[in-house]
Amino acid sequence: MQADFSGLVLAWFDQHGRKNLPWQHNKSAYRVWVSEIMLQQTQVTTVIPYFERFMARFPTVNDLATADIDTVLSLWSGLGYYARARNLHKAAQYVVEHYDGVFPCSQQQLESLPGVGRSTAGAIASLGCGEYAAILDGNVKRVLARYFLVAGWPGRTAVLKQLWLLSEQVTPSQRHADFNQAMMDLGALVCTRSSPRCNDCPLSKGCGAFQQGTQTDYPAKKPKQDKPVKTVVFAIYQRGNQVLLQQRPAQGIWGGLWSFPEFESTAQLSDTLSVSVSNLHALPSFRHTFSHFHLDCHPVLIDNYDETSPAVAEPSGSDKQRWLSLDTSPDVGVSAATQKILQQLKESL
DNA sequence: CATCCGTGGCG
DNA sequence: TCGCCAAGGAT
Repeated sequence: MQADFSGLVLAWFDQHGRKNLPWQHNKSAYRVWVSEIMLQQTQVTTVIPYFERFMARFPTVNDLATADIDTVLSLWSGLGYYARARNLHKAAQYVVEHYDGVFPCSQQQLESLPGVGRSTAGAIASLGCGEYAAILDGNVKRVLARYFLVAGWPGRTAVLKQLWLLSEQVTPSQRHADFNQAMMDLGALVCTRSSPRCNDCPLSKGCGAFQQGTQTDYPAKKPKQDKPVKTVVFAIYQRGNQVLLQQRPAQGIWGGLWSFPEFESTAQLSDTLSVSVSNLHALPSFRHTFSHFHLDCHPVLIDNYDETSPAVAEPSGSDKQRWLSLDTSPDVGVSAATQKILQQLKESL
């Protein structure tokens, strides 16, 4: 039964699996690790250019460990979930310190690294090190839930536990790395969330959901929660071709990135500047949506700001500030929203 | 166990 | 235009 499952998957992989992704060349535990972190909740096509730039800048774990965190975040800018980059940097320093720069390969050592959970550890161990390990990412969850008719939302512990058990049972002792890659490829290319291509699937014959015609019911959807809407005014202090940025706290949204000083409203901003609201130069507003809330952003340009005029902002004490030139790309981390505004400014000035 | 943490693409 | 969510992990 299990041998049949993995045999069909491996045969499909030999013909249709992905074998030329960037992290599949010059394979090493380090490269696979970086790719796996980038691929968390992020699609392959999005990751590829980031991976190439990252590896060109940090060819070895030692290069990453000795780099400045601002540099690391600058190469992560736009990719999202910035804790991944901060954890990557910390883990690199840990590997250099405790493993003499040799990336570890045991599941347990991998899982103890910040940002590496059970599935990512399994992927690195298997794909990067040749160590036997099972994985359970979103693709594998979808394939298994459909094939074995696993009901319930995988966010629930009992469902997750059941899926892990199935993954372990289905993973063959031989060619486990190819099998794991195959399961992810199958989930990404064939057993897709909506309109799966069951005619091209090697598992369709034994697939419970296919037999029932209920493919899209598995895995069960996360119970929906409506996203609150927040509002922010970005104060864009401009001086020549420079704008003022300040570093955000390490914790919370956009942690460690550099962003514009924030105000709750244009009224609060005009109070701070001691000018009337009508003198503020509003730029186009836009909505930025996060995983758990909407943020309506209202950028306001303060042209030719003079440092001798009233207080720049209020920030909470330790926040660092710096003037950023619009002519060069930032050498610090900036969010997609900040990047969008910077791009607008560059075009209008 | 629920919430927090980004972004871009797609139907 | 808008909801949904993709190679998850930390708290």
